[in-house]
Amino acid sequence: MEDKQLFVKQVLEVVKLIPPGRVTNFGAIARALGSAKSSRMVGWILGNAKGQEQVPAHRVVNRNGLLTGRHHFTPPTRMQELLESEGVKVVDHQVVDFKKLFWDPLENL
DNA sequence: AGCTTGACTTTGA
DNA sequence: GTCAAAGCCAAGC
Repeated sequence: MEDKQLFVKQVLEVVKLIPPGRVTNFGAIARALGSAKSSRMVGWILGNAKGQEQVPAHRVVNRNGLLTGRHHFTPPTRMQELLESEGVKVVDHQVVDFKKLFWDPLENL
């Protein structure tokens, strides 16, 4: 129970640490926390924490660089707008040069 | 209490 | 290169 909360807190912390104009994927965050298997949880956490604090969830995409969580935004196009606003080019709900813009949490650690 | 769904990843064919 | 299946944890019904 407490561990779960801690995991959530760590995820949020990492997400907040993502520099502007950069993006990351769920697996990297989960792996950075030591739980690569909980990649799905990261998504759940964001949805759970979105209403709690300001978390740049738009900087978190799936491993394919696809804005899978766009539908969870309001409106769904908000995610792409935010990314483009930060200088991240998004085409067809997919981050351009995702490999370059990819930010690894482990780097910050 | 059990089954289904979900902002995913990885491995195998 | 793509497609299919397994693994993983939690929430919703």
